[in-house]
Amino acid sequence: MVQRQQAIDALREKGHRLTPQRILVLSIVADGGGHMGVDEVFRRAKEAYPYMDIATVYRTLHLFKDLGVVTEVAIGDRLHYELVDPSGPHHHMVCRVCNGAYNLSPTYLDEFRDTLLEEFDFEPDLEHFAITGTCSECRSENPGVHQH
Amino acid sequence: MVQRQQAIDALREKGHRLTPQRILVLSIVADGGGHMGVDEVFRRAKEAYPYMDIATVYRTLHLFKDLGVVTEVAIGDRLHYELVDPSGPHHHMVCRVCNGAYNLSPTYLDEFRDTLLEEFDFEPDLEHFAITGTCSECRSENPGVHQH
DNA sequence: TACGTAAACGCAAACGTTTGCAATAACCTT
DNA sequence: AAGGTTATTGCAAACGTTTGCGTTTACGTA
Repeated sequence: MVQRQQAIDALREKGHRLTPQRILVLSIVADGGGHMGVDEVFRRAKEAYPYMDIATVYRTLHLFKDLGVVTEVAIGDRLHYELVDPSGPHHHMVCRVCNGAYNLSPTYLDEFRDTLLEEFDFEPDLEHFAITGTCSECRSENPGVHQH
Repeated sequence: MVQRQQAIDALREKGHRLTPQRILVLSIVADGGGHMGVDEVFRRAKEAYPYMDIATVYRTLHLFKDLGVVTEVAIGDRLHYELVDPSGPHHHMVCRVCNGAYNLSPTYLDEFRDTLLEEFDFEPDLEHFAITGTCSECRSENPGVHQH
């Protein structure tokens, strides 16, 4: 998995140490497929290495996020993590009815960013952020649901 | 203050009870001027009424938010509250360098919402949400700062 | 390969927030 | 105005997350 080697390189380059715990967390997030909650990462890590501490999981995920190795996405008021998408960064649309997550190309927000920059000289952090809302399926199943 | 009576009416209409604690929290948020953190609301409430409990503050603010009386805005990973703006809803731009908050008319996001609806049939909750970024002043003071 | 240093760890305590529960009190009915 | 019902409260415990600290360990240097 090429992703993993890139992550390890990113660690070494910035002078961080390559510990078994970090490798373990990285493998878990990489193998998880989609976004993973901290609790699930911790649970799997503890299966593989019983001394694993939840604080280490948090510290490791934050480090990976700072290094640009994983992406943090807020799903229903809890943070989830996933490997950065090799096909480029993307946003998430999270349905607040079914909690389903959909990817969204950043192009849809480019215009908004440009407007904010021109109009207010404000540079928004729009790298990875989740937009809450109601997805197509839940909208049709439950027509009465609107925000508020 | 007309705002306050509207809030009280909203309570009664939905069958909620008008307790001294709720009136107190409402006054504090109303008099606060801008966004207030939970801890500040609690501190002031306890000055006025020493039995006040932090859980009551949280429950009251959440209730007010559900009733549309106050607006919740995330400032640097903590939630702040303010009375709904009588001049209409607005978004916030929060600078992650100085934590300053600026109001933003929702018109700037209308186009984005329309695109999401047309393209994905996804209805985003954009009522009140904070956009993190770097404000004009901090950008000029600290030109090296960019996201990631 | 062995050593020294500083980063990272595990543990425990603290933080901000939420929840369960018994006691209280707001409000409807009479 | 008094009583009954039930939402709301205060308290305490639990939750998810962060932080402080002494110990361990990864890794550069000799």
